[in-house]
Amino acid sequence: MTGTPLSRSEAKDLTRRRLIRAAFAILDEEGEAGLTTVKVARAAGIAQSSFYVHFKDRQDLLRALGDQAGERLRATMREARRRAHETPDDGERHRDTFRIPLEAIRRHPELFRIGLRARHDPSSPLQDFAVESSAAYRAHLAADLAAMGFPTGTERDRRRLEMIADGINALTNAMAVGHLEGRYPDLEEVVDVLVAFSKGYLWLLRPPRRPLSETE
Amino acid sequence: MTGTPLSRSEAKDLTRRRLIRAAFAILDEEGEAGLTTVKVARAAGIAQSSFYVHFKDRQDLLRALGDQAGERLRATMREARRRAHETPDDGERHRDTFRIPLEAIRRHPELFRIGLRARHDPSSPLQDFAVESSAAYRAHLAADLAAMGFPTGTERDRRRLEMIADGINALTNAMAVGHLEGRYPDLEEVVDVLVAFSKGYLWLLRPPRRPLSETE
DNA sequence: AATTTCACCGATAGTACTATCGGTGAAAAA
DNA sequence: TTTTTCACCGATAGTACTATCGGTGAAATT
Repeated sequence: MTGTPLSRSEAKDLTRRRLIRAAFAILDEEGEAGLTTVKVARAAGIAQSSFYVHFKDRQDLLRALGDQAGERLRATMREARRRAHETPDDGERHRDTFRIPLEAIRRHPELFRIGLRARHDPSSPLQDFAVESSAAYRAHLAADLAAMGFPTGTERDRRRLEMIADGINALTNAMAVGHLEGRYPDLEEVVDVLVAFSKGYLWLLRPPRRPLSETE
Repeated sequence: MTGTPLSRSEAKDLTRRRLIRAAFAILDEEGEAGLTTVKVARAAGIAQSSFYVHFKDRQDLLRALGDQAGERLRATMREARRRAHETPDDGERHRDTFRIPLEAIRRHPELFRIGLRARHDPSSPLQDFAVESSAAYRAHLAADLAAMGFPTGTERDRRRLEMIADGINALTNAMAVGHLEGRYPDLEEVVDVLVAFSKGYLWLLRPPRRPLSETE
């Protein structure tokens, strides 16, 4: 029943991980307002004052949460790139573009919800992290689109690309929220809709009607 | 310099409106966590204890804020319907579908930001209001799409319609955020992108290729 | 075996906020 | 004019949380 006897540092590390896990759960269920040292410590099974053995203060915990969330996010993006590279370049790869982020969100819904919330909350110490993450994701998508042949010559071109990337991100998030709330149970239906929307911006890619002969 | 001498009830009403205005500003700038009776009262120029002359408790203030936000939202939707009805049914009407909500958001950015934030915050007393509002808007868009000829026969058809409506809403919100953050200064460029995305789902509308002669 | 380290504990000082209470003066009612 | 009403005030009790402190025992070190 009782496992291996743990060394002191192992036990401390375990407690720290329990605290972080508890903090994520509370943040997800009750929001920023519910995240107190009292609740986190109790959920992790230690005294409130012992919280300070592991974190300098409340802010320090938030920083650790941001770090961990960032690490998972980066791992997810690496994984997505890897899988996209493996998929054959037919219709299925295009669907994968949407399916992979959705599956990543489903794997860590609490991280997704926390990020979504922090993104627009000026009182959240995680806001900077969320804003940077979404900007990074936007840039990542915009680069992919540029690689597909979207024009990036003018400032206006680049802005439009960023808007499209922003839109794809927003669409994906909205569908993910609907899926997590149970409104869209079937992920393949979700991917169908995202593919439908994508036909719109892909239309911008089609060969220019004017073969660059006019004066301007 | 000093205006008309106010009657007692007029003065009280003015103070109440000052409190609500201050509450919206604080909510927008500092988030839910910053909204305390101390700050609201000070911003409105009265003593903290006098807050309770106007509101039963903190919760009561939030309720009042939700009521007022709901009223403005409904007014905006009525206005949008009216204007859409007036616009000639050419390409411009289609652009108006996107332009009108964007302009409404620009008119009350603080309400928009507060709603966006509350939508995913379980600790926010405004969450219910935000969730209901977005569901109402989704239904409103879905009805418009059905009127345009999208199929609604099967459960799956209706779910797809809701997903598209959800997507349009998410796109509009994301573009509005970018505009308010200064990334997309030109609203016409924003409308261009929304129109591009819309070509995608409108493609689903096109006449069925099979004229219903086959066995199935 | 003797000593040191340290993760955890209970107690508590300090801080910020909510909500109530009795008092006050000017507006409103009599 | 006299009386009543009430929006606002300062003071304060009560609550919830943050962060610190000295103490304890078992693990780790010597």
